[in-house]
Amino acid sequence: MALHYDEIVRGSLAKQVADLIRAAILEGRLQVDERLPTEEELARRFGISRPTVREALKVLAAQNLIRSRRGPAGGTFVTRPDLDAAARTITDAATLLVGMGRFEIDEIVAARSQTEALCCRLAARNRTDEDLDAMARELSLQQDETLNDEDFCASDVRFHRAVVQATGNGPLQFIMHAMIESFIPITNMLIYRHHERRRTIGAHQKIRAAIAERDEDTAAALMQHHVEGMRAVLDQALAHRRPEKPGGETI
Amino acid sequence: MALHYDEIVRGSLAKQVADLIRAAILEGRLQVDERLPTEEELARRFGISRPTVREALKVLAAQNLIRSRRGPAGGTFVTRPDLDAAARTITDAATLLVGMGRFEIDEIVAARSQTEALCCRLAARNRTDEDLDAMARELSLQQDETLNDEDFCASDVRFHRAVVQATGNGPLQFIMHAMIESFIPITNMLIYRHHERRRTIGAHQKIRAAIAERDEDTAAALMQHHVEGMRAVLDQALAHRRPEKPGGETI
DNA sequence: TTTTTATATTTGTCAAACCTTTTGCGTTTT
DNA sequence: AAAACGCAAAAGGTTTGACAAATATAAAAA
Repeated sequence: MALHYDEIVRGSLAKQVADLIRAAILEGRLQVDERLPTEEELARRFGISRPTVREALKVLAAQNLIRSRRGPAGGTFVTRPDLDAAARTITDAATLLVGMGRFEIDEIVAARSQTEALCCRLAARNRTDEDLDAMARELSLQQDETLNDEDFCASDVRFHRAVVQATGNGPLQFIMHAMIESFIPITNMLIYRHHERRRTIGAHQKIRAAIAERDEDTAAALMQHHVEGMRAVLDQALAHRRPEKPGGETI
Repeated sequence: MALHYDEIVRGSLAKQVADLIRAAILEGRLQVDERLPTEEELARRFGISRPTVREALKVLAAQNLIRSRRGPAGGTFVTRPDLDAAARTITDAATLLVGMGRFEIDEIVAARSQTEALCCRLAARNRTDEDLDAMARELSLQQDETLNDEDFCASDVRFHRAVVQATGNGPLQFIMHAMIESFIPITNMLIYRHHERRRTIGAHQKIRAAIAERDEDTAAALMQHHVEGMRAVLDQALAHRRPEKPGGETI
């Protein structure tokens, strides 16, 4: 008997259908905002049942490729690729890896210090006044002594994002945002040391000043030093942290 | 009447359940390789039906958080965060954005030239002999005149990946792989100009030599020049390309 | 002891219905 | 005539119950 290896199914029906539709979207055979057939219609055309179609659509929706609305004018539509949504996707992926300890602290610090120094250079070249304002806003926020730790950390992240934003480079922003945000869980470990705030604010101020002066070298060096200064504090924080085993009720 | 805004449901049941389980995984309440209850059991506990549970699980499976197997020892398991899988996820997201023209060519070239130059510096510092061998393998492959365009392009990508690999920095590799791979569709546009091959190979050889000599500055400068050399060719290629409107049968 | 066969378990798929939300139209009211 | 109201149709969201397929484990046969 002749074996038809082509017919060997690759994964479940839902996965196959999802792959088909995804390919259609990626190759442009389905235009942005175009409406797909109804779920019932898709089920008919693919020769599968509606629940299976829905599983496939859920997969694509999870990848931000489609969105669904109810109602007569509803249906399933191809989603325009959204920068924020994509950034969130890769941030989640990176956060997961970081959270599960797939990276060493040293690696993370090195990657951040190098890439953020690079961003400082580009920011010094391409910054606008709006970018400087955005940094200044976070700085004034951080100087508020009554700010709780969580908000301070959030503002810290926004400051670093503002520097990246000032590069004016979309692809770089895309990648750096994931880099910065995925390391929040790590940096959260050190915001509880109060005296670090002053040092952080001081570093931020100097960095902003250098970017304002369009002084690439200084800005890059400051950022590198600032980020690498985290390393020692992080090591210390890690040493003190108990490897807690949460025993709360699970699913 | 007191309004309970908290009770406003956020999305479908399937989404809520997916979010719950995702949170449980991310917070470590579900350990890696731990087995979730059966779909039937989950349906019972959440008070929803099995197809709905399955939709939720499909979403998580699409995010590489869980995997499922049939059979007595089967079930749904928490997946260990996989570097490759995560890299593929963010590569797909980036490729989508690039393919849909959300970034300018100039931005892409600038981002690549800057970040890859940075990688060259780190590669010059941290490379191993194995890294050099990996680059050499691709170089000898590229020198084969009979190599078709597709394979040449693939080898080109692998060379750049090898440089990133040589940095020895996991987070950086993670991010740069997405950067490099998502621009394949773009670089594909220029591999059809045959005389570019020699220039590309020459640049690659010099970059590898500089990394071998641990000469940071030269390696970085070479890479920057190499990548920026793409810009002119890309502009030309873009001008020649017709904005095709594929009218093939769709779903 | 090895191979085969049963069997139980769990995911994968299906079918048919009902529920919920949204839209659009027609009617009523102002 | 315009605005408000209500109803019906359309589409995704959910449920129920069943069957199919895969697969590990145990039992049976060679």
